[in-house]
Amino acid sequence: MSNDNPKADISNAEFEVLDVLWDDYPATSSDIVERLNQKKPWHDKTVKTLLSRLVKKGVVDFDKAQRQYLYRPLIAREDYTKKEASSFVSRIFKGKVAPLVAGFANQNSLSQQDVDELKALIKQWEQNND
Amino acid sequence: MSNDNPKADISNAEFEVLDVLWDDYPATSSDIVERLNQKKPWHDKTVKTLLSRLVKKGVVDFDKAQRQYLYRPLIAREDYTKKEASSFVSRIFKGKVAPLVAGFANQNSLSQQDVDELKALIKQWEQNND
DNA sequence: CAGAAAAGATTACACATGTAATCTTAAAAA
DNA sequence: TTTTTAAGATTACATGTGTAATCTTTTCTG
Repeated sequence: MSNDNPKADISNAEFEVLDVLWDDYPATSSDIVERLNQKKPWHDKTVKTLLSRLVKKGVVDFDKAQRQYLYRPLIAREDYTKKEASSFVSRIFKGKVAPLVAGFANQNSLSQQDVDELKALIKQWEQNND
Repeated sequence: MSNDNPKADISNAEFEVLDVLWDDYPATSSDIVERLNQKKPWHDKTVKTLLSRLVKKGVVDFDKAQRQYLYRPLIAREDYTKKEASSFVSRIFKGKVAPLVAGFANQNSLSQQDVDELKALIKQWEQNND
């Protein structure tokens, strides 16, 4: 049973760790703890546990450098977030993305920048699908 | 400690139950089991457990009708999905909705209809924010 | 009326998750 | 070299979750 295919289901806390690892890697656990602590006051032991779980799940790996480990993600952020988004939208909005965006609009959570980006995406889409 | 404010954190399985309840309510547990079984082969006892948990969490309530209960949601689907979407997008995309949509586009998961709906949303948004 | 059936309540139980504390071991410091 | 540290490994432990089975109670059914 190799680790070729990440057997994920990354928990929320695990995702936070992965998230800062994606920001810059390879990184030691201390690096990661430090970055996380900009935002959340997580105990160093907690972060280590989460790193180990990510390793066991096959989404993070490491190389030994003396006594520390240098961690790195085995999956790309883009790939992961794309899949999560798809499955979220399937679950909650029966796969349609527009209702999700509608909720944002309705909640005044859309900025001019968001709208500009959406327009650019649409223009691009239309060029590819005329 | 009243049940005024739903103390949610609705699990995935619980959400499935709530989802079919939203489709049509009030509904008995048998109604719900039947509707769920269109899609997933859940044991009737399982569904009852999930209903009880939803009641305990304050997101579903019921009225007694003879020996059965008539369940109904205490929160609106729109409200719930809006909040879930916000928190999902915050967690995964740092709050920006466009990258989520970009992932869909990039994955060829956008239909003409989605695009039409997005365009309508944008037009609407622009009318409100000129 | 007695027994069966069915609704809901209670109990079960393994695995996941958040959140560490303790144990081991190796490297750094004195 | 002995001692202290600090990294990672192992263990812990309460609560949540998926997935029911069993218990209680109340209505039908015969």
